[in-house]
Amino acid sequence: MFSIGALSKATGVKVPTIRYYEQIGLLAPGQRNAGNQRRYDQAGLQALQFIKHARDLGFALDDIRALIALDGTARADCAAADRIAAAQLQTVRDRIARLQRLAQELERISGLCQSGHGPECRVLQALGDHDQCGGDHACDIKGF
Amino acid sequence: MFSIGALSKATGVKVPTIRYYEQIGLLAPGQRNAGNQRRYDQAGLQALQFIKHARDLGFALDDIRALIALDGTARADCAAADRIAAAQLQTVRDRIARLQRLAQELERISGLCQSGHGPECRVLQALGDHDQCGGDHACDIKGF
DNA sequence: ATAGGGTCTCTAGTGACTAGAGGTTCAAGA
DNA sequence: TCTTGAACCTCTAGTCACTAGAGACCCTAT
Repeated sequence: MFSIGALSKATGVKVPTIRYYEQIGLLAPGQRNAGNQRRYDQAGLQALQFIKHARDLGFALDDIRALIALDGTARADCAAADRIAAAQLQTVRDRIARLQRLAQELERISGLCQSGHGPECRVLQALGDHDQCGGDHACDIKGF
Repeated sequence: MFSIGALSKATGVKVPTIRYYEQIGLLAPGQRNAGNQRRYDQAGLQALQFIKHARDLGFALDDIRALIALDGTARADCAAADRIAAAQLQTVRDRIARLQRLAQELERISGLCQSGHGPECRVLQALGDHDQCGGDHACDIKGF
């Protein structure tokens, strides 16, 4: 049996985060000792490791909730799990593409400082004027 | 003179977002008409375009605040602007690298469904077990 | 004059935590 | 056995960058 601190060390998930996961119903509330402190067993450890790994892979907590629900069902739902993973892969690929366009544009802007010595800052000018750049970098901020 | 709605259309920044920028002091509060509605001139339009473009490039609002402050100063601070831009470029590059590792791992996991037909879902297994993957994908969620 | 759309302020909600207050419990050393 | 200090408890509020909604006011066209 682990305390919450031991579980935290074992998984790399911070103590308040573990409590938060329990609070939102992602991690099942387990046993308590006589003094009302949380005590975890091997199953609790594995559950948290699953969540941690999925979070590291960028899955949203709602996705993880869905994956956990699937885990208890028949193997037919492996396809469902795969769909969630595939959707996450697509999201990550889209983000990479968007960030690559951003990096290009930032490289261009950042280069202007060395080359320009006029009275005005070209970096600031470039930032202010969207027309100066290729114009096709992402304008949807949420996608980060 | 534009109304807030016209400014919104011209820049692609939503109306509540414009008010939010004003509220947090990012966009200077401009004039009002007799009925207390906001009215913007060319300078207001340019200021918002600057913010929008910088946001699209992934700059945090605090960075943008710093850039705006620089805009009013001597040209010597072009170097400061460039430092902010360069830092942002580095951030974007780091994110790309991290996301590429994630995509690799997700590709591996997603492939397991086709190949495995055992009684248990290998996708879920792979998600639960960090040891199964290369082990070096990012474990810092914040970097997204 | 009225209808509708746009605008105003204000509060609260989002996701995924993180920080702090103020109190309780546990484990190790004297 | 006592004490000390670390770890634990609950609860509230803060983070970032918005977004949504309520309820009221204003502006323009018919």
